[in-house]
Amino acid sequence: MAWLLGRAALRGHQLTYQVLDGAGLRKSHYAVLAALAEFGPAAQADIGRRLSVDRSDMVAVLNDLERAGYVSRVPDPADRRRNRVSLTAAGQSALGHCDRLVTQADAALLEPLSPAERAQLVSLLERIAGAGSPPAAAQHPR
Amino acid sequence: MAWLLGRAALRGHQLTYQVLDGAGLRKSHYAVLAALAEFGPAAQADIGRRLSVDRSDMVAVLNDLERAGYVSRVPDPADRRRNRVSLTAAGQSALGHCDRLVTQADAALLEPLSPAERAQLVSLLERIAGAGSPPAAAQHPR
DNA sequence: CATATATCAGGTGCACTGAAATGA
DNA sequence: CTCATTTCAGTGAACCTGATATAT
Repeated sequence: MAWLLGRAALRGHQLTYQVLDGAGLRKSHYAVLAALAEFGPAAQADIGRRLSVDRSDMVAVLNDLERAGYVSRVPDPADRRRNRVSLTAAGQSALGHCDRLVTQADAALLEPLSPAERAQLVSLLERIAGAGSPPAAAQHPR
Repeated sequence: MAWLLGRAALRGHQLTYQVLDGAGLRKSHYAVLAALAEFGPAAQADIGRRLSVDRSDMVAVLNDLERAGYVSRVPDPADRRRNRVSLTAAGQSALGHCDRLVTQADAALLEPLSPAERAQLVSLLERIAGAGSPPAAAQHPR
């Protein structure tokens, strides 16, 4: 069972990786952009908790996104330990582009399933995936 | 979608990894043992194709299993490029043990789902996972 | 004092690629 | 010569741990 689940996830990863590769991004980059768009600016520890992305990896992901001009990191004056991470205009634009790409990958992955079956699969996966759920923007791209 | 699938797979991986770690094995080791039990001795390229395990990784996995005494590698007299890989008695015993462990992990993963929902999930995953399906032994442990 | 944040350094399992040696 | 099998060397992304400096 876990083997089958892993195989399906690998296929989804490959499809997603391929489309995002053209934009120079990877899954974590996209997830962070989507989380910022949905929940607004946040400290990077909060984003990491929301997405179940490790604090250490968040640093590297935000370094990439900041270098690309997609996010800005500003020290929070109210709590100077925190970085307030915000989506830039370029980041919003990149997110819109990636949403379309990821939608294509998802469509290819779910192609064998009817719409009702896709919804059922999502529902079942959410129940076994535990607390860490994806941002809604990753499921309802604009 | 691919994100959610990856999260669920990660949870399954962690649960399976934990129980197999006590036996000194990992998922690929278990998959190879299960494939040998179900389909009988085979060349390692064939096992790799069956499980969608890379040819290079098969070498390392079989090195481990051979060192543990769970499989034997014998040059195939009919085609001396091939290694005929067979399950030893110790390998069968280890597989039986791991089957019980993996069954526990799967039960923990699928705990939120009813039996009918579990069957539905397997069916949906099989349809999107593509050609590479797991050996039946990994789903119907003895 | 204890706790939380951000960062850095590093390790490990996993999927994959390229090249070499051997044999069909 | 072409193709298949096995093996080795190495890369890259993902997940995770521990330690440190700084601030609450």
